[in-house]
Amino acid sequence: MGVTVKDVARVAGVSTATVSRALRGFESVDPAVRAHVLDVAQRLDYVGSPAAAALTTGKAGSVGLITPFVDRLGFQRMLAGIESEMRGSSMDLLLHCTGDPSEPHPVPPHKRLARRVDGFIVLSISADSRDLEQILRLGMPVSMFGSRGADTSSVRVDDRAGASRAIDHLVDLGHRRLGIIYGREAVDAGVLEHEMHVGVRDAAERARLTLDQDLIVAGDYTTSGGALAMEQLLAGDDPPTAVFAFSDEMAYGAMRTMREHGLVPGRDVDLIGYDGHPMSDVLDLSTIELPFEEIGSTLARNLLDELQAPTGAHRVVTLPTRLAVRGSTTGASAR
Amino acid sequence: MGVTVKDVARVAGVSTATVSRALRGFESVDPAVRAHVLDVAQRLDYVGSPAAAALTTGKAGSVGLITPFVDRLGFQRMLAGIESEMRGSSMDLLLHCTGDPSEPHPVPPHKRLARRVDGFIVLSISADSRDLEQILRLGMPVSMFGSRGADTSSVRVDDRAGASRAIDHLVDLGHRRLGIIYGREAVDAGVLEHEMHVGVRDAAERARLTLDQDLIVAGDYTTSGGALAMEQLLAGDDPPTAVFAFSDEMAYGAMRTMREHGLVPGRDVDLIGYDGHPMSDVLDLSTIELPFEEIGSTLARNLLDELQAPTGAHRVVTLPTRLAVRGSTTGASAR
DNA sequence: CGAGGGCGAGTAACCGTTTACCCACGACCA
DNA sequence: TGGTCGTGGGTAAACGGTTACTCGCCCTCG
Repeated sequence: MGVTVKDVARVAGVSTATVSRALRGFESVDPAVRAHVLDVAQRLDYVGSPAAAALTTGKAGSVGLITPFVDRLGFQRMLAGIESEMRGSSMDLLLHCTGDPSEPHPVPPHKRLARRVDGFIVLSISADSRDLEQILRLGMPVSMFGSRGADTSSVRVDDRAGASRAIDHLVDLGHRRLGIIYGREAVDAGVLEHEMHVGVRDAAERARLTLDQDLIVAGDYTTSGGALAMEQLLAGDDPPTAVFAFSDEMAYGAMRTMREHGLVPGRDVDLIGYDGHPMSDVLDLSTIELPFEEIGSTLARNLLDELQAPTGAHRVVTLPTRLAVRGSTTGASAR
Repeated sequence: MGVTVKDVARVAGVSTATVSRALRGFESVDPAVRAHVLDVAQRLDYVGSPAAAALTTGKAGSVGLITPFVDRLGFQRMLAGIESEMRGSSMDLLLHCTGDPSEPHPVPPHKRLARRVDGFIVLSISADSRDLEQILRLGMPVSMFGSRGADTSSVRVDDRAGASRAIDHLVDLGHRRLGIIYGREAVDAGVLEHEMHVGVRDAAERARLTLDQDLIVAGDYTTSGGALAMEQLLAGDDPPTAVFAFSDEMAYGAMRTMREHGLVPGRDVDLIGYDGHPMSDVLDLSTIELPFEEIGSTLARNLLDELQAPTGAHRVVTLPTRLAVRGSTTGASAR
């Protein structure tokens, strides 16, 4: 149903081999012939069949993006970064969401997906995930977010420093009684979250501060979880004067709880989040900003580079965070 | 580098034709033989080559998602809906972002993309876009968000009713002086936005209300645009007592401006948005909720159905909106 | 008991590109 | 002037499945 190399070859009066060579810009083709072929191809509105090309070359011409979630705020920003980087290349992007790892598929989807792509970008799957093992076992180039060591190229954020930064900020404002809303129980937590706990502890130690274990609660990375966590923090006898939430979304939930209690962030309780979503500016929430777009573009770049010129080397890039001070941390509530 | 039908055929002691038939579940294969072939395929860890299959059948086995933006809040929710619907099918999802239509690509990307997919899901591209024309001209199944008439299957939201609903709500609260923050100048606007203007006008007429043209300003669908728009509204001699923003994101920006002016939504000025993002709950913003996930899943379902059993029919689905009343519309500011 | 029919399975052509291999031709050197 | 080398370009064999066509066999019906 389409025009093929054969058609172009016939019209241009050359062989299909020459058409192919001309189209792919080989230097072994006479410039005049190449120009002619290009012209004919253009006139015939020829578009190559990726399937056929993939079949012969073994290169699929696309990369797979694997992510456990699609509805988290950071995702779309990483995706935007990935997208902008991929636009230049001629690669296509295949999206696959692992989602709930409940029902085991008859054929693990990665096997199927692997035949369609040349490499993977993997977004923060917890380190112990079986999914990740399977993907790595495929032996294809992988660019992942969140380091697992050096067994693959990865982009990570200096979460330890970022978390420390948040605590430092609160301490600088005079707070001594801090609440922490973290994401998940350590048992399912990936490396990333662990780093944040370490960063918090380090900063607390430096400030000669002991954290009250009752003020360290889980928020499940959701707004509702954050709301519940804040509820818990406020319910105690001696509530914190400042709270650090491990994600902006949890901080948003915490803000809702505060509002319901008639409390104003920055006046009654200081609150700082982690992620730096655009919304935090609107909500006047102080936060540690993560360079999501840059994470995405770096992930894509690493993979594309490796695909273009395979070296087998594993690049590990660590990107910095930035403290954004807004109205939710004023120190007014520090005793 | 992989195990092919030939290998399976050899090991199973049958021909490749039989392997293919068994794997695809044809009934013309003896059940015992089929079971045996399946077993061998499983044992050899056989995974078919999508490229080869695509080449012979002409079916790519994937659908393309085309969207002009990837960083708008509604996108990820539609994507989540699409994703969940696609998970059941064996189709893969190819993401393509048209982005800024500035630099014309040598080969329009859709031509290339079209050879990789069996159909398209197109997200709200403005109706006059050349991109859309090109996609339709391809003659492939298309499922689009935002109707353009009945020349393709589409899912739309009853934006006219939704916008009316917002105005009705404000009027019910006693407001007579309304501000409107719309998205873009009519010239680039798609059908969707036009519907909203009609809905606003209808509701105003029903309420025997004349809208002050000075209180109708553009916000470019961004928070910063919304902030600027609100600035403009507040700068006038006789500012509105209530404002309807055509998107939640613009409403968020408006809230920021209000905060900077020491104004509280729901007390000093009522504010209602449009979209129903989860964040609006946190911000206590009244809004018209759109069923984004359902939009996404319906888009996907329509396309998948058409691909599975081509009818050529164009389904047009209109989904309803829902008013969510929160603290930002109390009527307190209505004179 | 022979012919016809149906069913299961094999043969091989084909999908559209790519590329290893080979060839023809002109130039250059001896 | 003949041999050699280099270069542009054609031939054809893959790549891995799918499927139209064909065939043999057994069952059944006349």
